[in-house]
Amino acid sequence: MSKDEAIYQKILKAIVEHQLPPGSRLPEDRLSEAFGVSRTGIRKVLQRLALERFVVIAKNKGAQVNHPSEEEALEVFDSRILIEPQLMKDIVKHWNEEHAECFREMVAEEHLAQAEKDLSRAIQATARFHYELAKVAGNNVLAAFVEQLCYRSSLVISAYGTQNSVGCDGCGDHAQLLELLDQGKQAAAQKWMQSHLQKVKASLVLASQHEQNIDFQRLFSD
Amino acid sequence: MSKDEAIYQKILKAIVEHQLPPGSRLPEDRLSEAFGVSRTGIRKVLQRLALERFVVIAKNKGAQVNHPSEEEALEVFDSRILIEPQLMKDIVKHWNEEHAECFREMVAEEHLAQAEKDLSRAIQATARFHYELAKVAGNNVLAAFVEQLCYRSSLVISAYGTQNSVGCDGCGDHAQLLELLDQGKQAAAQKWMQSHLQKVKASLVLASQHEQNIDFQRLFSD
DNA sequence: CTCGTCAATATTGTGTACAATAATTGAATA
DNA sequence: TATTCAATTATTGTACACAATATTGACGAG
Repeated sequence: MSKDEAIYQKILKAIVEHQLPPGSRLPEDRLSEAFGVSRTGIRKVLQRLALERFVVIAKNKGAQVNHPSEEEALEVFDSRILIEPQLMKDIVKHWNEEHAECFREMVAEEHLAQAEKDLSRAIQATARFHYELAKVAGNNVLAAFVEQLCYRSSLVISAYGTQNSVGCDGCGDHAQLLELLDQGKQAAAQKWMQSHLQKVKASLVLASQHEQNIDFQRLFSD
Repeated sequence: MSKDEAIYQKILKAIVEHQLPPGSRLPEDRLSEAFGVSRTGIRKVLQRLALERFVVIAKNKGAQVNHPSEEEALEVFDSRILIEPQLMKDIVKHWNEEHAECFREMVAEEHLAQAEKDLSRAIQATARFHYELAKVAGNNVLAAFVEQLCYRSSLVISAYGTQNSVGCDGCGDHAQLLELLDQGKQAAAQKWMQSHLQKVKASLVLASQHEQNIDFQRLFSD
């Protein structure tokens, strides 16, 4: 793996695992000394993260972790609801013993991280289950998009999720899906996925005030 | 529009309009003098284009216009076939007089460009019809992805398309879809879109030899 | 005491220089 | 004559320096 790629992975990991909450500033020189490279290398990574919507870069003001709007939050999940269930047809077609075992391990890892209350690992494991599943369908273009959507979902949950958004319905449930896949029940799997994503979407709390422009007038008017 | 953005648009336009065929090299210093900025600015743009798969950057070998693999070519269209028909539901919901007029103008522009045999304009107009339509559905996240897929489709057609891939079935046909939308026939519109994209996909010729290793032996053997 | 202006500081934007790497060409040798 | 090796050239990778801009704090006038 190239050096840039390694830095990219580390920063992305910190964002999706909620180590860097939405709104966090990412000053170039601070990062450059942290990673031991010049600002040039950091800028490249930040620009990539910006294109993928994980950070926003304002001219002459630098990068900060994106705080997705309510609109964007819903759109990310709507996108997943539109795409991921559709993939089930091809997933069932390609499904085999090897997959079954591999994904059961992933679910176990989810459980473990949950049990140990290791939020970071739990978030990663949950997202990973979804995008690895997407890869099974065999369309790399779509899989890459779904992977991005899964990471963005983690960011959305960081901004709008409740404490149980991460695992609550997600955890035990993924095992249910594997059952359906083992039995080749395509329609049921499709339906399950749709309902699963809708539940997570519904768990978002969108009443939170936007930090970009808080109404201080109203906030301190008592 | 920022200067980078302008440069990005110009290069992307040149790629999707087949002015820069797949495989073309894009040396940084040549571009930097062409646009009157330093290599720094060009590099930023090239990296963006690389992330979006319009160019590929090989370490110490620079950027060149992507020559999509056959696999990727099919996946791009399969992705569109999966997504675009699904958007029809929301498109019909939001459809109004204003849209109808706007899109009819676009179709007219398509016809015009076709009639004048202006390949560049025709390609742009055809792609634009699709991604503007996607925007009507109201999900910006998906719309951005569809827009990217449309541009990538232009690149695929540049690599594998026949002469009539661009307009042939695409041209007159788009007007048919508008008819269906005006009448609010969601199911028919959905079906039409699916069939339309499948036809374009089917028009690709995937036997083409890859330019990366041309057989000069055979090429000059007469 | 308050408001506005101005300077100081911190941060990013951009260009350039040098190092590193890959492709090409030409020469030397078998 | 073919093949390998070395040198040249072209191109990108990285770091750094300086310019541009935004933010913050201080100072002075009203």
